[in-house]
Amino acid sequence: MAKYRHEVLAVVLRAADGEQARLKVLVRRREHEPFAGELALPSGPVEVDESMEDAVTRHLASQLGLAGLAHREQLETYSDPERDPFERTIATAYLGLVPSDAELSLVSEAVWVDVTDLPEMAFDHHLVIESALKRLRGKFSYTNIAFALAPAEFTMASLRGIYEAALGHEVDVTNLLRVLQRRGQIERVGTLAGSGARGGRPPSTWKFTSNEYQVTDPFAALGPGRRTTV
Amino acid sequence: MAKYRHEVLAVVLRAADGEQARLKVLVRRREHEPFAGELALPSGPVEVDESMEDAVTRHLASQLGLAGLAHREQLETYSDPERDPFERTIATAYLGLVPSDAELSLVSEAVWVDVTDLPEMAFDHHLVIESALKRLRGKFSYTNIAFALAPAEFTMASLRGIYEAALGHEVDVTNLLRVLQRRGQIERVGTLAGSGARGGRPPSTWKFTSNEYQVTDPFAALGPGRRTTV
DNA sequence: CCAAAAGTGTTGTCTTTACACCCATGG
DNA sequence: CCATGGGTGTAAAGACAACACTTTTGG
Repeated sequence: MAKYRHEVLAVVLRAADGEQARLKVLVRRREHEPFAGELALPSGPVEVDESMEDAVTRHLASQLGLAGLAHREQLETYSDPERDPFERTIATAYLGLVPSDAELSLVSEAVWVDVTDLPEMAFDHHLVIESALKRLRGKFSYTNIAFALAPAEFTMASLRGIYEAALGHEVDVTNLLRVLQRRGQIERVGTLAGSGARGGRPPSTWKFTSNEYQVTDPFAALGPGRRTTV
Repeated sequence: MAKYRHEVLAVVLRAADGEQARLKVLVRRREHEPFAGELALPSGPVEVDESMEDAVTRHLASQLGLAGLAHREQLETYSDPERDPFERTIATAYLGLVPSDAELSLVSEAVWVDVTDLPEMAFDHHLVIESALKRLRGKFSYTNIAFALAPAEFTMASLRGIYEAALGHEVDVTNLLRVLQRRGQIERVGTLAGSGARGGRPPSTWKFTSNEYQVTDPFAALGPGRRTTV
């Protein structure tokens, strides 16, 4: 039938906390040619009787021992005939997000790489990651997608770190709080976290009101008025 | 190698002018099983040595005699194993836009169908069209994509019709003009069009400042301030 | 008491909608 | 001169960024 392979590619992201939160992407070192020994995104073929979504889940589990993405969505499909020098391969990329408090038991080949300092990568995987980051950045602005990177409960300071890591620029905590409150994305949890290392007022903890992906700020320009309830 | 087909699907849209502009999608009647005799989106296989973009262009030209899309972009890739009852097929959908003043010489099998009143369609093509419309609606709000549906020169009234057809709701001409002017999307052409059938002041004509797809109103929430030029 | 961090109040700017009003033309 | 549509002016509402100010902790 077809004379080429169709595979899925996964761009799995995670926010590693620390002084300044960093966004990490999950890659593994290739064992076989082409590009043996180089870093590449997890990938694998789609079987005749499975959807691409099932294939992504299956390959992530079998290759890296990863289960339980908080969010998964399809990205572009890459079809340049030259993208795989070994055999013609069409690849559909997926974005996967892992909460920062998830307990993972990955195989030893798995490597988390900082997205701000990507190494050389096999195939066009560099492009794929860039594209995934661009998509993620957009969604941070008008959806509640941060729930899929944030832990179940968090302080505004740590959430700020996640936003900064994902967006790639500074974010004002004050305004972040108010934007998310206005959109109904977050709510206060009663408890207080401990004070920081150098003292200071203890922060309250927050959680996302929903763990379902939602567009909370749909594009409105030229929209039918929101004032006059139709 | 693979045990299934990979094809491209095209959702080609056009604004048919008239009293009220209508958005039309290009379909054709299938000759072969499955779904012989039913309406379906133009589609076809991807060859080993061509990209999917080339395949879309090729199939549109050979099947329907269509050339010269003003805009083309990739949509989702559909991989449900059950979506083609005959043989397993993965399909990548593309959105194509045709300006309303384009001269077309389509083959007789081609049919333009109003998107607000879609007939029964083969496979999951109904879903594909819905998804394409959703994407188009979003882009009308924050990009200059209307240039690809509008004629080279137009009056604000006729552009309003295109916006209403694409967005599916009423649009205030006054505000449309100002939004597009502020974003630098349109500019006035000197000439005046003739008055309408029942008299009235003759409208001036306008054109898009660019015929390249551009994001003119990127999402800004939580963005790095636009005031302080970094 | 002071530094540090959290959280609140306030202000100014920009975008968008709604709608009143003026302008130019055909009949 | 009046109906018909084109076009401009303007006000009100909302969203956002910036930043000063208050609160609560550790040392």
